[in-house]
Amino acid sequence: MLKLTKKADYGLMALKYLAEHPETVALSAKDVADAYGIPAQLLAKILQLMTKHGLLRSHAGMNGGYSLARDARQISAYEVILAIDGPFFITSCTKGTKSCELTPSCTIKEPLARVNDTIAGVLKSISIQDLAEHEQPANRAREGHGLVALTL
Amino acid sequence: MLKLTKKADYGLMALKYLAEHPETVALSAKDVADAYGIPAQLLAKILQLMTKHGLLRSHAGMNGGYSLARDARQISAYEVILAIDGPFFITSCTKGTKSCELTPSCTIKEPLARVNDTIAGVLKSISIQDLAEHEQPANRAREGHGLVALTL
DNA sequence: GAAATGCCGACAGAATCGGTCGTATACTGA
DNA sequence: TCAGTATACGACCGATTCTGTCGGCATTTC
Ligand code: FES
Ligand code: FES
Repeated sequence: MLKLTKKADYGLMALKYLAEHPETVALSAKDVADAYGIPAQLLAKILQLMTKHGLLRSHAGMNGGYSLARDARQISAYEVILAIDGPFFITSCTKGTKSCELTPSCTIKEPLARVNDTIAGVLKSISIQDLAEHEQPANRAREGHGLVALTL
Repeated sequence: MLKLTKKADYGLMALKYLAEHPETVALSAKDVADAYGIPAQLLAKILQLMTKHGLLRSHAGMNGGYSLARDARQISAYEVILAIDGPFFITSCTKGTKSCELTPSCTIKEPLARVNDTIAGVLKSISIQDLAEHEQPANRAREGHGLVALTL
């Protein structure tokens, strides 16, 4: 539990790969799939999803493929996960669309919602760029969002 | 994705319920199940799991049931989730027991492991007591673990 | 000894996930 | 224009996981 789906993982890997190859105009789904050894057709669908959510730009035809729609610094892991797996809540009851049948009795939900927000905040603070440069992250403190406050 | 299983939710609810009724010596699984309208047999198994992990004390026989093994303040949400759903990793590849087949190619895992730790830290900082007292959590800062550092 | 309770394993139904296939569509370049 | 390469999209299926149920047994109280 509390783990990324493989699809989200693939999606992040693909974006990271694109971020690492800024010189190329576009990379096809197959290129990326081959690079990591993941199912090409599955990755294709994932890339399409991200395209639909505005994270990627696609281009059909020969020498077509995908490219980042924005700077790698401006795409957060949160957005990727959101695009691929949809909205997520740590509470099992979705609360947004259709609340759980035992919503009135369960008072667990509310405090956990705050945990949920914290996690979302962490994920939002991570950009594709951060993933691409996997050098030693010892003393990085740029942009000030390296610290997440959790006032429970 | 990234959501608690219903079982973990139930488990937290049950512990919270026990924490709210410190006067009673023990509450049966059925008592708690009825209080929240959750399947009694399922909850029973969950309580047993938590007992096995040392979070609860059980007592068979008439007027038996469960009671907290420790003070509500000393039981973290992390422990509960761990006891019920087992160890969790945000990366889809478990990495501990049997690493994913594409471990060498995937460099996503390592940065995400740090996110994983952060989330675990947040969960560890939340006690059953915190859940039980769902008053306005405006100005609580006790014990100094209300702040989680995330140095990505 | 009977009733209430916890303990444990097996199992079935449902939902979700991972992955494949087929087909339609769009673009490129010769 | 036409062939080739690539995305777009929906249907589908097998595997896994999750949720919940059942049955039998052990333990304690009355
Ligand atoms: S389980 Fe649905 S409100 Fe908590
Ligand atoms: S998917 Fe297994 S190592 Fe990243």
